Amino acid sequence: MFVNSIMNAVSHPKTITVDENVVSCCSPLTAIAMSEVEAGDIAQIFGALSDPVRLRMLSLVAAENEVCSCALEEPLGKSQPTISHHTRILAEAGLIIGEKRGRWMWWRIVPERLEEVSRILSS
Amino acid sequence: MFVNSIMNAVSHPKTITVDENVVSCCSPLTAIAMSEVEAGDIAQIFGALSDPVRLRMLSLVAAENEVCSCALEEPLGKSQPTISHHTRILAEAGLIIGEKRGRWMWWRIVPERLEEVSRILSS
DNA sequence: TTATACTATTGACAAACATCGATTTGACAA
DNA sequence: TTGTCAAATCGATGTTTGTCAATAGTATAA
Repeated sequence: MFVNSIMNAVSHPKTITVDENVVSCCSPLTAIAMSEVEAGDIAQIFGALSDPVRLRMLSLVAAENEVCSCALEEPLGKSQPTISHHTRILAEAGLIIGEKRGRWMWWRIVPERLEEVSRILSS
Repeated sequence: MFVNSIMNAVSHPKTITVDENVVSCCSPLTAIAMSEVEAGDIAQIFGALSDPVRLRMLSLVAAENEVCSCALEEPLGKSQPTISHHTRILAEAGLIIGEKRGRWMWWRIVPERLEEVSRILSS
């Protein structure tokens, strides 16, 4: 550690190179340097999780087995178009899945997807 | 399940109420309905993870023990102010921690924080 | 002290995003 | 068919965000 800091003070830190030829989503962060495409894919998922309304929405859906879109407007305090917008983003990230029954849209959590995302952060 | 869908077709789905008096960060998603403040806190962390450049940055730091700010510009292909901007956001989210030694700024992963975030998604 | 080198901050700008009112689509009910 | 209701889409708007050039700050070297 101290040796390290001495070395750092002497020679200029080396640049790290990155292999762009890496496939697949969701390998652990620390495994290898992340490719640009993989980073983009994962960023989209975290982007879906980066809004307070969507997090509470996810929490509400997770608390029940299924939740109707119409049951989300009041607790979240948002308009119907806004709810529709957020459910869409969560669904596109694969975090929830929807099923239309009659006039109502029912949403469920996709647990495997949550686990998959969770594993990205756990080395 | 089928009974459920019948019920859904008959009576209008009930609204879910939320307890706002919940403290602390990072309890699992499914535990209880998430408060607005908690959602805001967690959203900030996921927001830090929602950018491809920051994810690759995190990956680069995680791959080494310590990485100098100056060693990030080239592999990420971003300007020095942009690198500084992103390291700041990751640091404010508690995901990395920096130490200035001489003229150089050295960054390390905060593994406990990553685990903490990981646990939010794993029921 | 003066010069040099790495990092942080500022200011500006374009792109992305959250939000809502208005409208359209799709499904049941009369 | 016509009316009604829930969800999706559209259009507009204000805000947030990623980016960089220019500048300021700070630590070493001469």
